[in-house]
Amino acid sequence: MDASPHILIVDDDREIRDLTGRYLRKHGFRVDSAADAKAMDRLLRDGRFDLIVLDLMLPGEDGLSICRRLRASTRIPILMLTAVAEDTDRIIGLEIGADDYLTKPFNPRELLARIRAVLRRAEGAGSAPDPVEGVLTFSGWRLDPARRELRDPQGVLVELTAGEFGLLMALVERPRRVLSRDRLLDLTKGRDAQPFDRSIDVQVSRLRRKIEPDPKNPDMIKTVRSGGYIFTLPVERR
Amino acid sequence: MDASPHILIVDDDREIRDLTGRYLRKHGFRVDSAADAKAMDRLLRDGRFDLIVLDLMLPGEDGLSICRRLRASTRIPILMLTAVAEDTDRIIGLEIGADDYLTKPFNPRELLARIRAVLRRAEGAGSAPDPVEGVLTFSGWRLDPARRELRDPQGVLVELTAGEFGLLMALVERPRRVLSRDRLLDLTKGRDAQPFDRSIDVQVSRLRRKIEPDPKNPDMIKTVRSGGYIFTLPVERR
DNA sequence: GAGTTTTGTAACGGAGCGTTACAGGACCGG
DNA sequence: CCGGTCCTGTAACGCTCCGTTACAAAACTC
Repeated sequence: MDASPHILIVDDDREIRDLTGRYLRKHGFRVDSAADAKAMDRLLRDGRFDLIVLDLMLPGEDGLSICRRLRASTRIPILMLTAVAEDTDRIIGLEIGADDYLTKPFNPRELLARIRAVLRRAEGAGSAPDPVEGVLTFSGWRLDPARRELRDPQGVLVELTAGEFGLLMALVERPRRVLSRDRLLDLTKGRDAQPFDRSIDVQVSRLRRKIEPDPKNPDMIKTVRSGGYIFTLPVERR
Repeated sequence: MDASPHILIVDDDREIRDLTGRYLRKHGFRVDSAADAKAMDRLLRDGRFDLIVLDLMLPGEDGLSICRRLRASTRIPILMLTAVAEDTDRIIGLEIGADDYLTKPFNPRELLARIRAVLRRAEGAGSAPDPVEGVLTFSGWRLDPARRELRDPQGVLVELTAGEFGLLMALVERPRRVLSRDRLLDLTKGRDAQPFDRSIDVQVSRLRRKIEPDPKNPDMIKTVRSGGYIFTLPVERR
């Protein structure tokens, strides 16, 4: 699991986009939204989404058409919204391939519950292993995501803070690749860098102090000047 | 459903609310209750419910009207209660969309049976498999949802309060992944967090005191700073 | 080698968390 | 309906973590 699930809301009603977006974000989702099919296509091109909340009534291309079109090319779960509780709409929506259905006005909590249900199902379909994968090892070290533990080659527990652990995970899951500070911030905190943001540097420094034999001449986590950081050791998944 | 089913009782008779509430809780449900439509709306706003037990005769807006209104916006199953065994009422109730019907005075066991039946039907429709069955085990511990009891590796019963049990269930049913406080609140109480809500922290603390060998250095329930909590042990379903 | 940019890290203070104490509410027997 | 007991949310305190800032060291440019 890279980060929290990413939801795309497609609705022409700005209030719905804003309120629902805020609500879902508050419950741990990443959310983007689009007012029409064109904006949606743009977002789909350069973002990965786990689920689309799609209004039936839209200016231009309507929800059913979009749904049909999306189904032709992808299996992203779709949750349809509609203003009217007409069975025919519901049936058409589900026949076309929507994964669930909700009529407006809706209780945000119900939307949340249905999104979770759909994601759970979709995940199960993809032969869901546990959300947290197995242990990662590198030259004798063992990094266990489930237990949130790091052990050195002697098997001794190395106490890491949550921030250090998250940073190490981000690096070890992408070994031998330069990761920019921006990317690392996104991976660990899910946020963008602010001007003069040095938090990653400081965390790297603290992490090195705990895992590098000689923190002054780091071996595992190397600095790439004006590039970022790179985890140099080969990593095995168990 | 996610954790134990959440029932909302709407009845102006306090005794019915208290007695049935207690009875249902004893059988593993989460229960809230409201004396009238207004109180019900308030609860529906910030709690998610799996079923509503709705009295026909209420001060203010009556049960039929409420039922009709609810059906317009949601599919939550409704079980109607009425003091009179009139067929016309029953028929109207069912036509309007109630899922089942019970006349007062009723035997709590019958209510329980009907609630279970309705939930089973609703669940089948929503194609959400209910994992509530079976004992959960982790490194020798046994957590039995049906009996609502926890036994340590020596087989000794560990006394948990309802809240502690619910929290442990929520964690153990989703092992090895980080659950936010929000999510845990939702799973255990079916409600949203309020600003500065620390109730989950306190419950976790109390739970650790009962199940962790060294509560100061928790092993089973770990904290993920600014993330939530994670149950670290692999869980087997029996 | 001087000047500039980038990085390392110490230090400070705010925020997140564990824990306790307490009070209101639920539950239970009378 | 009432009093006692148990349960649980809230407030408060102290500790740890981590983002920010500041300054020095290192790396790079010309």
